[in-house]
Amino acid sequence: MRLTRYFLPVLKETPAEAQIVSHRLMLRAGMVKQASAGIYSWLPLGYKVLRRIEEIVHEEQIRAGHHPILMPTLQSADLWRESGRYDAYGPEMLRIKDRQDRDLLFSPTAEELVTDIMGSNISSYRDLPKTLYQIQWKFRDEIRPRFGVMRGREFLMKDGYNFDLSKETALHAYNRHLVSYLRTYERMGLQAIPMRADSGPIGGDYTHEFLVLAETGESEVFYDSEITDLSFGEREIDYDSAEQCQGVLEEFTSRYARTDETHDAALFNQVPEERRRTARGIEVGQIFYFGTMYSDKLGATVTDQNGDKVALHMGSHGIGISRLVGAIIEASHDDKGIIWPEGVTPFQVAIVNLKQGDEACDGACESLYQQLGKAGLEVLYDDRDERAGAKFATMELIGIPWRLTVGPRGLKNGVVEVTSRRTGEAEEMTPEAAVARMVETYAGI
RNA sequence: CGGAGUGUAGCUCAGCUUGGUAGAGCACUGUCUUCGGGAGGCAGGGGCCGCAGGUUCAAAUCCUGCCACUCCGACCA
Repeated sequence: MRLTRYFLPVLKETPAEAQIVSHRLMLRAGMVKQASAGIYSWLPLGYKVLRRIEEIVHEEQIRAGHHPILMPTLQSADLWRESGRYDAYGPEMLRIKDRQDRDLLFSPTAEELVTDIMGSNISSYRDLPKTLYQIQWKFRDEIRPRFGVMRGREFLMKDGYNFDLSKETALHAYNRHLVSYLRTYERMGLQAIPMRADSGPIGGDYTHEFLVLAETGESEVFYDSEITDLSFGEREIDYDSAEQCQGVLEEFTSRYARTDETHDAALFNQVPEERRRTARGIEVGQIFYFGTMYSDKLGATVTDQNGDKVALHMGSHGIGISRLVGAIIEASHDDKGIIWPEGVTPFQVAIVNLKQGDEACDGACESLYQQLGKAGLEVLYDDRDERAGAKFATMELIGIPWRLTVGPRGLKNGVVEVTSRRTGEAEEMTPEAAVARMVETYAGI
């Protein structure tokens, strides 16, 4: 993308309404524009990151054997009355009437609808297990939206639902989700720690929240520092293997890690003192097993091996997609701007032409732009007639991980500069070597 | 919902106390110089001063009501 043709409304000054760094940077980098309290328009750069995160989540869900679907944002109140949540949910649920005076609601989550879909379409234990998920906009009329996309009223969430014959297999689904989430977050360059959580209005006994440590996190967290040494890494896992999933769950949840909701001081004090940590965290996902709570109420059953009708065992699992954009920035920025992890960056490489209009510089940039594009990389080419400082500042603000700097001085020696956004280190090499370096850097991401 | 604030140019803000026909910096347009880390000069464009009432010869400024947004608290992916 040539910057002169792109829509990138960056701001030099910090908008007054933004309190936390991710919100400020998202506004300054022209990623979002607030439409009203807790509701945002996603501009090209922000939308690109959002889609990239979505893509990773889809890939990892499908890898784990889950099936993507798309349910409506507006749902009839009827199913919610059956489950009892139409009254239980409170004013956080946005209720709407259509022209026939029928009660509708803007879905804050979708247990009812997905249970209805599954329950009315399967009848035998042979149809199980199944896991459906969607990535869809949700609305929760928060009392106080804040922190930009981190606590919006409208937000994009991946919500998944597993349907199993027994508690035992449903717990395998629970574990499988935990494993798949670990992998998902790592691909985004995040360390998200599973912590024992409170089940809240969805209910159920088994639940973990995934938290990214960050100073601006809304939850206070307590953990054994050993947990931060764990990483899922490149390991191969068979998602169908109950043993393997269980093993990973045990590895990642055996050390103390809880939010303030479930914190147990006595238990925490059994952790050796030098490993006890208190910090703040951003919740970026949560998994639940809640048994037959919804299937009982909505009559979602199958016939088992013995010919008996049994209610489906269920769990639900969420990843806050739009929140992740903010969380990643909270976890990865400096005083100049955002530093995108390579896995989610909107553009993989920036080209800065130091002397726009100079034949040699323009030609070299053009050639780099073409070659990188052919290699499948997304490039943002700063072809503005601007001063070098302004170009560097823009690319640093919007966080492109790698910058190729092309100027007359370097070209005289046949080299361009390759600069890492993260370390600031620059290396001179030929344009050909720079292309090869970028291709190599992104291979496998 | 309780408490505290703020609405003036695209952005950051001054002006309001003590009413007199709207300001700065950045951004934008034209032009000249400059050009390897957010340059400078000259010339320009841009405002129902959140909305509606009221007081007054006169309201951004005073009064009343409303709306929007932000912050602190309870709530949440």
